[in-house]
Amino acid sequence: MRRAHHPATEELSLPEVMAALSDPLRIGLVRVLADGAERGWGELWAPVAKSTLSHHLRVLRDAGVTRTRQEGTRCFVTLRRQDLDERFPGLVGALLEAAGAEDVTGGVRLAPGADSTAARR
Amino acid sequence: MRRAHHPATEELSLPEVMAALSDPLRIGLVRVLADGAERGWGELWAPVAKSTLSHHLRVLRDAGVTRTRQEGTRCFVTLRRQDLDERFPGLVGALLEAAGAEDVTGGVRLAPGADSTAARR
DNA sequence: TTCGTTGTTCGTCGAATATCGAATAAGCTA
DNA sequence: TAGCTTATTCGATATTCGACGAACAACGAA
Repeated sequence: MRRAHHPATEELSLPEVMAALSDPLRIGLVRVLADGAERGWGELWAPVAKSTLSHHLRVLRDAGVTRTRQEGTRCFVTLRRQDLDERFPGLVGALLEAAGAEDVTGGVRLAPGADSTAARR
Repeated sequence: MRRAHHPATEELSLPEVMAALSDPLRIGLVRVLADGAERGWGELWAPVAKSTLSHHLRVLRDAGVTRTRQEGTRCFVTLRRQDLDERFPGLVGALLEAAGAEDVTGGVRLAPGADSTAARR
């Protein structure tokens, strides 16, 4: 597992961020992360193969929408809300509001059984 | 030239609108239209073949971002700002602000010589 | 060291996208 | 009617994207 790349705040590209946020599944992931809590990979459930979920998380990470932290063999994902708001004020907020109104989830939800103890400890 | 389809306000899809707004050239078109003025097709210049420009305008139109009005053999394009703001409050504003700050144009600009008299008449 | 767990990466597929030039259709104009 | 202008559509390519299963790498545990 190679160390993931995270673009700096100044490197965020508007078209790239928009593209990352144009997929229902990825919008669903952002919504799940919108409360600011750090979520374990295993907590994030989507109706796709895990390689596909990994792909979508990578697209979000590469665009600078999320940050991935590794802890042993697990990783934890957060929304880079502050960075995004700094570069693109209001964009994420408007997206979340619209996605809430339309109920765009992409089938993403928090895995029922998964624990997020590491994030709380 | 077939009559173009325009989705109703209630039919606008967030992922589709986001996708339409994830291309630099299309962001540039939206910026040029952002003042609310109706622009003639010939006024919209971009560094691509006219068939490609037509394609991008179609993507925006199909997503409900712009409206095309035909007058004889010409057509005029407007931004559906009100419809978009109603469905996705703040989204277009945030996009325009961010695009302005980043100076995303996609190479789009108003054609120097082109007239927009029909729109003013 | 040998497993088991956990994400990532790879190879592949079909669908969608971006691009161009040529052909076309629709409406003016001569 | 015959041409001209204007934008769309078509056909061809090249690229990207989303999806899957399989293989892999990294780490902790037995």
